[in-house]
Amino acid sequence: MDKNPNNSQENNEVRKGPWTMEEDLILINYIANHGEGVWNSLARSAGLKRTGKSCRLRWLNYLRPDVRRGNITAEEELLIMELHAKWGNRWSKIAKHLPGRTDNEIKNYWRTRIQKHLKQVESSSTSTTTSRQETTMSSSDNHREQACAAASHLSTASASTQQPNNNYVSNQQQNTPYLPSMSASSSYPVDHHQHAMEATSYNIVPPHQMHPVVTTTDNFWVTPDEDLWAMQLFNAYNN
DNA sequence: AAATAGCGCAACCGCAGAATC
DNA sequence: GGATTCTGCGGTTGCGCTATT
Repeated sequence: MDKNPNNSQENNEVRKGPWTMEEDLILINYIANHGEGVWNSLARSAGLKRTGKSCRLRWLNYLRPDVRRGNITAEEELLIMELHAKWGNRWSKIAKHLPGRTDNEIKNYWRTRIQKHLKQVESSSTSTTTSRQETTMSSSDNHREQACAAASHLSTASASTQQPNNNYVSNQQQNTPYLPSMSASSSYPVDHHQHAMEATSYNIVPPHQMHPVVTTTDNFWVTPDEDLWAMQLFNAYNN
């Protein structure tokens, strides 16, 4: 529900759906120059036909330079499960304990990976679980129990067969600070896809760690489009 | 080679609480 | 003190991709 009349007013020309490269650049540039906050007016001032909410979400979950990409590590995984056992679905609270990870990312990770494993564990353990155990265990104990079970399940799985879906973000496996990937996971029109998949990484570093590395074969931009995009972003951060 | 099932992710939605007018 | 606006959160959806049939 957006009771905000401004929003409904904006809705006449508000854009939805995937963000374009141009929109990203505008947002990044604007925030680089003016800082973040007051998202509705930011969206207007920057000339973006997006709601403030949309801008905020895009920035926080994707464009922010300190967002960490790449696979959730085993340590992070355990931490997530531990914190979830403690707090439940308080994703933003959990995310605060995982630097660079967003609540959205953790939430997605939980739903797509951990929950799946929990179900597997649950179904395999229901046959052995006694009703007495079920009745005496508190819900948080139960959470914890499940989390531990899933943790061991996951760690063995990841050691052997678990192949996180790298199809989208092969360039994000290094846990380096990053900028939006041009891979298919990004929102941009996807005829970039093939070469984006081949370009394993660009390694642009946010302002607070400004040591751009574009030296190895892993760190080149394959197409002029990508090159331009990355350089523009880089310039935006430098401003 | 085509169809489709399943998966992961980005983005949207609705809501509630905080901040501001 | 009430109305309005903004912000942040959690749940959900839709799209693009790979794997499988």
